[in-house]
Order: sequence, then structure tokens, then C-alpha cells
Amino acid sequence: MSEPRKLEVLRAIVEDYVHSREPVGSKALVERHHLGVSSATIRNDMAALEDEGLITAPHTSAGRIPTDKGYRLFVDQISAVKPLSAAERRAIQALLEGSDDLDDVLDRTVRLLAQLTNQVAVVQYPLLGRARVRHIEFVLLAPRKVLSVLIADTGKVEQRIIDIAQDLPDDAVAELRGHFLGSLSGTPLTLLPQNLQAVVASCQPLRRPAAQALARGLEALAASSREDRMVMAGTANLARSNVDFPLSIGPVLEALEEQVVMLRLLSEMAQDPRGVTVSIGRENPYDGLAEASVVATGYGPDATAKVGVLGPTRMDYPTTMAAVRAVARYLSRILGP
Amino acid sequence: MSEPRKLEVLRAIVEDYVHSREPVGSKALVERHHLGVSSATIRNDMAALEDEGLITAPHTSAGRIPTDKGYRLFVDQISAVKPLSAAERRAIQALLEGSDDLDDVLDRTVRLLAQLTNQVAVVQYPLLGRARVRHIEFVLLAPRKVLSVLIADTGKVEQRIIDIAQDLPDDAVAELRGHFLGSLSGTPLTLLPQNLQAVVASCQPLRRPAAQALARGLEALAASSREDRMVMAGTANLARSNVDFPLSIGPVLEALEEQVVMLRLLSEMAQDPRGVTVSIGRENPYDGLAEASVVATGYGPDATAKVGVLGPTRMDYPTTMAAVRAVARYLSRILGP
DNA sequence: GGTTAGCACTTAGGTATGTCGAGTGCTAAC
DNA sequence: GTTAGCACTCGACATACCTAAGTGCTAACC
Repeated sequence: MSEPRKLEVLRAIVEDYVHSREPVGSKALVERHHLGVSSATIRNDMAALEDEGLITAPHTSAGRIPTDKGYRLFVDQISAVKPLSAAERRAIQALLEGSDDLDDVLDRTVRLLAQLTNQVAVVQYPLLGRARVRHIEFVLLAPRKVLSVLIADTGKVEQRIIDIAQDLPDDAVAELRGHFLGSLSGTPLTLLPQNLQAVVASCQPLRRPAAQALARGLEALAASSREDRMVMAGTANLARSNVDFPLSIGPVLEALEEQVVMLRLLSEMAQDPRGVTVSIGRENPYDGLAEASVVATGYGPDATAKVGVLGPTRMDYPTTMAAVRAVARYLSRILGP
Repeated sequence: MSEPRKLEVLRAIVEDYVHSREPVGSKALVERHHLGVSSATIRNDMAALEDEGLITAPHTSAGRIPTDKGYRLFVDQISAVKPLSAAERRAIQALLEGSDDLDDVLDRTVRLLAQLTNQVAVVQYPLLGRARVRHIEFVLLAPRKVLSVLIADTGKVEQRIIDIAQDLPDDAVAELRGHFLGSLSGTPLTLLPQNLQAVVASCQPLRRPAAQALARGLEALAASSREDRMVMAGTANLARSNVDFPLSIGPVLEALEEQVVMLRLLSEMAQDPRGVTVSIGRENPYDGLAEASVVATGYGPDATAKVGVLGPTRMDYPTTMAAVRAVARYLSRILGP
């Protein structure tokens, strides 16, 4: 029993199963792939593969389907990168032209990726590390409610309503704005927390409490801002591949809707900052995704923000991985300098 | 054959069917509801109702289920408003306290509504008609790309990247900003289009082209901005009530994802600006929603923005309508003055 | 006229049964 | 290590049958 052939058999099983979504048997295997041996030999190989936990049989006299572990081996060692088709390249190119708002770019990107892969696509908002303070705005909405807006020179705009503990007249708010802006304009967002303290300290004591509240708000804006949001598209693709989620797509939809779950999953996945990372079935930390796989990678200057695809474990990994990687590269380029 | 009893029979059929999701027959009907007549009489009534197209039988020897027309009559004439439970009132109250950002309010609201109704909830961003210009910001991102931000005194913040046709130095952009802001601060957003022309006209001729581009951008920000966006929650509820969508929930998810479809639907529905409007099954202009109903109403000062719920035609209309109305009132109050 | 009882008729759905085919595991021979 | 052959297992499918629910209709009833 040759080891290379065994891997070849696993590859064939994965490919056939992904293609036909039906358990694949020894006979069909030798017919479709020209392995130079008989079905009996393949049966022996398959028994070995089953012993190793790489494939499994749904019932006694059915063919085999890959296990999560089998997919894992396939992804890690066997699969070859599948280049994108010309049409796909063209679709990405076409998208590049209509570049507009950041929101717009991400929206288009995620739709494209969903369409390319026929799956659910997810894009995390990028966090722009090199950003500096461009403008700060305070707007008094109600007696103690101030809308604060932080604009970075990268185009990032964040807003939040802040409760201040004291009544301030309109012009006092304007003065605070001037004070903050004068001191902080050009400050890198990463340094904002330290510098904010100095600004607060240099305020009139009377206005210290309000300034403190505003500073905390700005700090939150700079830090926790948009990189904890995401956009997605293609949920309808889940319904089409209904068969692939034996139980129900309910838990999957729940996971997608609880963005926190998805974001944590995405950030935990990417140990390898360059290549595409795959999380398969029960490898996912969230139970609702036990029958799903996520293919993701980073993009942007630091590859910190993630873009990915979610689909059934029975997924065309090579193609999906190629699409995710291509789209991530494109995103990096369009958002780059 | 008495007309009032016929309506009573329809009411009973709708209620039973919504409850049991199974076709309801004449015998079960007389048992569950104490109509003072025999099953044979009910059969006659049901035959009449079927002739009028209000109910239908899935097959010869099954009970009847309501048609879209039947639901329509039920909603319009029969159903009584079902008051919310104390627990539900409490849930809404609790939400009222953590009011924060507008984004945050809408997000919480839509989640709450989804949970209350066990359905998909949708909220359209409000357009704030009385808004005035609070601040305008231009940020030069790249040689000919300007990020423009429009802040209204209502807390609305809109941004967009604008291509200007000429190279401008940083300080020229800043000067333009000052010029725009000085002339337009306090202008109601509705008057922005006219006033912008005057501002452009008063610019240095050299900078006219850039000013023109920026003006168009601002106009777009003021007009087409957020009221064409929406938030939704509870898509997982679709999967749970899988049975209710015989074909697939795919088309429904598609409709939800194509926000344009939903937004048009919502805006077309609300002829009646005060009450809750219902669109049932094939009444929906979009084919994918042929098996779905939408319950919606307006909220906010002019009731122009919409909040609603989408579910299967087999839906508990009285409860859903009550929830939508309550949430809309709550939203109006929290966003009001 | 509206209401009721009774009855023949229709049909979905469940269950028992048989057949077919795909697929496996094992053994013995190559 | 590979192959052919064979007995065995089970799911999928088809058939037949039965039951329960429900209808429509007719004739009697108030």
C-alpha cells in the first residue's frame, strides 16, 4: 500500500464529493480518475484512510465522505492553487474602477466575493494604524449630550454621542472643541490616549469634568472604532446549498448576525499573516458553525483586517482560497497609498 | 347562512391555522370554538368562503387554509389589536435607558423587534427633515481626492470621497472649507441645493471647478444620504420557520439583502401614515416575497422613515402589528425632541 | 330558508413488504 | 502488494394496503 497513492485517493474523494455531493465509492473512483489499480486496491486504501479518521462512511454500504480531518489534510498538503478564470479577473478589474467611498468599496467587494464563490462573504472594516487626527468636532445636541466626531487623515470618520456631566453653553463647547483640536491636530491615533490627558489637564478646572468625558469618548472613537464592524453579502447562497447543512442554516445565520462571533473567529484564525487560513467544521470555536468552513485572510497595510468566505465544509477549497486571496490583494491595492 | 358567522368562521380558521400550521377542518373548528352550530353548517359556510376566494383546500380531503385574500380580510376587518404583555413592555422600557448613538438605537431596536416577533425586523434610517448644517469638513486624501463630511445639528454625519478635477494644495482646500462653512452654517439641509450654487459662484474663478465638484458632493450627502439605508436583524428566524416557506428561504434572503427592494417596498406600503400597514403574500411587488408578509409603519416626526417586520404569510398578525406599532412609538419618542 | 344528520367519496400519510443496486470486507490466489 | 470473486449489508425506491380526516351532497328537520 503506497503512501502517495493513498493521498491521491483522498484527493480524488474530496474532489468527487465536492463535485457530486454524494458519497463516493471505490468503483466510481477508479473509473473517474485513472489510478492504475483496481477497485479492490482502492478499497484497501480507503479502509486505511478510514482508520486514520480522514474519511467516513455515512452507513454500511455507502461510499465515503471526507471528515473535517480529511479536509484539513487536503487543504494543508494536497490541494493546488487554482488560478482564477479570465472572466473572474475581469470582474475584479471592473470593480476597481468604480472606487468611491470606503463603505462603497467594501460593499462592492463583499458582493463580488460572494458572487465569485457562491457563498457568504465577509469583510471586516480596516483599522488604519497610521492615521492621524485631522479634525475634531463637538456638536451640542441636547443640554448634556454632545455628538463628537473624529476625522482622521485617512478618511476614517467616527462619531458618537457623549453624555457630559455638566450643563455647558454652546460657546463653551465650541471653545473646548478649539482647545482639543488645537492640541491634538496631527496626533497619531495610537498616541491619542496619552495626549488626551494633557489636554484635559490644561483645561479650566470648571470644565474639567466635561473635558474628561469628551476625552474618554474620543479615546473610544480612536480605539474601538470601526475595525469591530463588518459587512457581509450572499446569505441567500446559504439557502441554495440547503442540503449541505443537514440540520438547518439557522445557527449559521445566527453566527453571522452576531457579528461579535464572526469577528472573533476571524481574528483568531489568522496566525499566518500572509497565506490564506482555513477553519474547518468543528475546528470553529462556535458550535453553530460545526458544519461550516471559513476561508479568510488579512488585507491592508498590516493585513490586520480580515476578508473571508463562509460556506459548508463540503466546499471547493482551492477555488475559494484563490478567490479570497485575489480579492484580498485587490483590496490591499485599492486601499493602499 | 349568516354573514357575521361566516366572518367568525374565517377568524377561527386564521387563528387556528396560525397556531397549528395545519389545515383546519370543520369538525375541529366547532370543537375548539364554541360556535353554536354543527359541523355541517360550518361546512356550508366554508364552501361559501372558498367560493369567495378567502380560503382554500390544499387537497380534496384536507382542511382549509386562508388565502392571501383571506388574511387581508382578517387584517382589515376582523382582527383586534392585541395588547403587549407586561414583559414585552418592560423589554421596551429597558431598551429606552441605554440610548446612545443613533446607530446604536436603531441596532438595539431592530434586535428587540426581531426578538419580540420571532421574525425578521427591519428599520430604515430616519431622514431628519429639520436638520441644519452644523459643520462641513474637507480632507485632502490624495492629489485629487477629497473626503467631505457633512455634520448636521441633529447628529447626522455623512461622508463621501469626492474627485475634484484639479490639483489643489492643502491650504486651498482649507480655504474652500472655510468659504463653504461660513456661507452655509445653519442652512437647513433642504435648502442646501440652492444655496450651494451661490457659494460656488462666489468662489475664485480658478477654483470654480473644484468648488463645483464639492458642491455636488455635499448636495448628494444632504439628499440621498442615509434614509436609503436600513438595518435588519433576526434572519435566523427565517430558518427556524423553514416549513412556512415551502420553496426555500433563498428568495426571501435575496430580497432582504437587496436593500433597494426592501426600501422601495417599505416606502410604497405606507399610504396610511398613522396606522400599521400590512402587505400580504402576492400583494408584495417582489416575487421572492410571494410567501411573505410585511408589517410596517412609519416613525419619527413625519413618520417618513419606516420600521417593520417580515415573516411568512402564516403569521400572527395581531401580535406582530401590536409589536411594530409599539416599537415605532417608542422610536418616535426617543428620537423626538 | 337555514340547519342538521348521515353517508359515499377522496386523498395524504403511515406501514409493511419486496426488489434493486451500490458498496463493503474478507479470503484466497496471483 | 495487488487482484478477483463472493457473501453480506443497507439505503433508495416502488408497490400495495389501510386508516383517519375531511369533504360534498342529499334528504329530513325546525
